[in-house]
Amino acid sequence: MSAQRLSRSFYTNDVLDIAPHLPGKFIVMNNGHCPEKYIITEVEAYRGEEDLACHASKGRTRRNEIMYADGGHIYVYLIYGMYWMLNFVTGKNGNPQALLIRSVEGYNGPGVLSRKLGIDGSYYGEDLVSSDRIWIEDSNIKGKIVTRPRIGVDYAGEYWKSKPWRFVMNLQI
DNA sequence: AGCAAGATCGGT
DNA sequence: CCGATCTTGCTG
Repeated sequence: MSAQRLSRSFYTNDVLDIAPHLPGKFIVMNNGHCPEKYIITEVEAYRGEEDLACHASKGRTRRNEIMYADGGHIYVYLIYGMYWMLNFVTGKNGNPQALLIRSVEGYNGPGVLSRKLGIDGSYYGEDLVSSDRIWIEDSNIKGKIVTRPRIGVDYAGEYWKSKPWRFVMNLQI
């Protein structure tokens, strides 16, 4: 049985239902030769306009427009003028949610992993369901998921800052 | 048009 | 702790 690319129905669920299932799966980068697979180990959920840590908290803008699309699209943005943040849009059309991919095995930190994988602004809006250069595959990797507060969201206030919406997998190898 | 802040990171 | 580096969104 071969590896299975995740389909639309996986991504259109609520971000908090998907988040614990994404660590352990593969990000597949197809460079045109031999596709490279990276195990996702840490993600962070951003959920709707009410979530003051979410980029959609101030409504639709040019930057966050893709968050309002159906789940399965990619949302990337540049932070501090240097680092591309890779996010997977989740939920149904009109419901702005996304999962920040915080680390993959071997590369800790969202800025570092994007640089290593070659993620940049050209991936904005890319569809993980149909793209020929990036997609997600299921795996049999097992691990224990622990939740923690999100990082770097002090600006959102104590209530949203304290939500345990960071999901970390400790790989059992 | 100008400005402050930012879902970060690596070096002191 | 601090600087790098530039886009974004808010103010006027």
